[in-house]
Amino acid sequence: MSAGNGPGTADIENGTQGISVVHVSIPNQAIQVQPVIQANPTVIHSAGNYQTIQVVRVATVDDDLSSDDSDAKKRREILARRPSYRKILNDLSSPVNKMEDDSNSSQSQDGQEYVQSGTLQLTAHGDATPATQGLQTLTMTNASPTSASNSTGGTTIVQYAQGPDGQFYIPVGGTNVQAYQIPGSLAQGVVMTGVTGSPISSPQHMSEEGSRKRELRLLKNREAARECRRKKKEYVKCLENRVAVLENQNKTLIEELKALKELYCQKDA
DNA sequence: GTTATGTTCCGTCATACGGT
DNA sequence: ACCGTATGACGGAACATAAC
Repeated sequence: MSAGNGPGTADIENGTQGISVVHVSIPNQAIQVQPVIQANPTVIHSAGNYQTIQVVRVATVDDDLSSDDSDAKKRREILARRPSYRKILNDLSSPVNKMEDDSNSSQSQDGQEYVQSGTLQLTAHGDATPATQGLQTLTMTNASPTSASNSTGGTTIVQYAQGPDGQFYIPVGGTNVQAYQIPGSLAQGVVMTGVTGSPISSPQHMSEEGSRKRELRLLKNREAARECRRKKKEYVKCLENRVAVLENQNKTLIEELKALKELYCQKDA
């Protein structure tokens, strides 16, 4: 079974114990990446099959091992002010800074396409069953096994069920099911209710709510970190490609200049 | 085979940033 | 102002390689 919705598609497989597996795929889209001048000194080198980037921090007079805490804080403050990749890409995609050569296309020189992250839109599939029945599973590929989520070999599985009221229900423990209202995307504006839909108010439930929220936050942050690293890798690759292109251009221009000089000298003589 | 060292990947935390 | 997202920093685990 498969269903398309907007830019992505979703496939649902029947799993065991009434659990369905939803495979969500997002189409590759062009992403423009353009060179920037790094604010921090960067060393790029190759080690075997790996390309490594090391950000080198230059020691300053202020550096003092005896005041680790304040220094760490200072360092963090300085480093935190580095522009984000998103900001860099936004700035660079403006017409003024648009570069003309091919290295900016959606395909890098090694033929790899960039994948732009987008908003996942989930649609309700099948019949609208009560929350306590028909658990479904959202499978996130490229995920690694963690304690926070039910994962198997590069796949994170989030079990949920959608009730007729549009709320997503995530099972707690064995039989208990709590409701998350997830408007638009997977987990924005989490509203928790009990199985009956009545608000949770007891201290125990409050702590459960807290830990549940934390789990959700960690899960999302985990995914965000993964995505961020992927983007960073692509960004670095793009910079390396750009370096190669510019080096070639430089070489060509030097040779051209040389030839013109020789021509000029011959004419002069 | 064991130990030391280096590299990569991942999860988590803190916080800047951007949207509403 | 508040909230969600993106990202740098940090520490740990796993693996690779070199030196002994």
